[in-house]
Amino acid sequence: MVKRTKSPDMPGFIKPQLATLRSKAPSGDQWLHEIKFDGYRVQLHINEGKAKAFTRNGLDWTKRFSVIAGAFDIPGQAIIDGEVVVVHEGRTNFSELQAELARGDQDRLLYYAFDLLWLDGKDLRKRPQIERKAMLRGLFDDHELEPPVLYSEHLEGDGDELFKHASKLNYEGIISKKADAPYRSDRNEEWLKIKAVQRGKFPVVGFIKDPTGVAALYLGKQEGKELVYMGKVGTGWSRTISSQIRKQLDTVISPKSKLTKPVKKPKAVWVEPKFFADVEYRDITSEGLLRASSFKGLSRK
DNA sequence: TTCCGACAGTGGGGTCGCAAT
DNA sequence: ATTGCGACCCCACTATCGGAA
Repeated sequence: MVKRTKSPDMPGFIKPQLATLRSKAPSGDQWLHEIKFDGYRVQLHINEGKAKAFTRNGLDWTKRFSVIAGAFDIPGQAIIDGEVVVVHEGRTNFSELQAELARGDQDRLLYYAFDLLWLDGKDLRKRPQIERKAMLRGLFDDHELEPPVLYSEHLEGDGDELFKHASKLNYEGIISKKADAPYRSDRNEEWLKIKAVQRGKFPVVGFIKDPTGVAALYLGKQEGKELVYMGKVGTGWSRTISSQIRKQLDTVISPKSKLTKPVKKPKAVWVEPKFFADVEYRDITSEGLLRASSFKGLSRK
């Protein structure tokens, strides 16, 4: 019998490091820049060819990601941090990922590995970022790992230029990481996310009341003669602004929805589309609604 | 004393499963 | 049969509170 020396102290789920949102990429040569992926954060634990997949909050989702886990059929131990994604039209697409999982398929899933926290009995978390990535790359090379698992490349150099380039390619943004920093299980300044946001003005077609004013605004969009539903926005204002919005909208209340194709919304108070909400958002879902929207201002036409 | 960061709470788009209507 | 709710995933943001400065 081959006696395998399993290191007894391989840790369980490690709380993932999170990035802080920044509007501008850092400059200087002490940063590495990676593409920002839009998918599910997944930590893989590999122990003698058996891999487990944990979600951001430490739930075991190995079954859902069995194809990814199965791709790490390698000896020894490793804890890898990365993201499960689906690539659609040249970029990672969250809606497509959800659709894939809803179908119970895994064919289109890819795993971008971007960090290595543990390797063969050794805790790498105190090692510099750049070393951990080098070791991760080494792991990929040594075992000739191939899609659906991929190594997330990084670039050094001017972050801002890279971000502009990424935006042009319609990417979600970039993550900039301090080259000499250790891995920390919290949100900190050593990982920065700079995201490409979209912005637009949408007619307000209704709202949901709450004690301070509005809980959310229903938004539409004029498409030719049609006023189509675009989803809601429910954040971005303070209590004072919330009550100001409410005062404005109370002046244009309408008995029924002005949307061309009405949507059933029991809590909605409908209004004439006289006001426009300036909104930042990240994406439009497959249902045609705004994703990750936030309110920036209200204007009258 | 003032300031700031972590955290809880609220809001969004999704999926799923289950219970109440 | 439909709807609502909670638990997950993704997210943006405000308000609060306690400790650091």
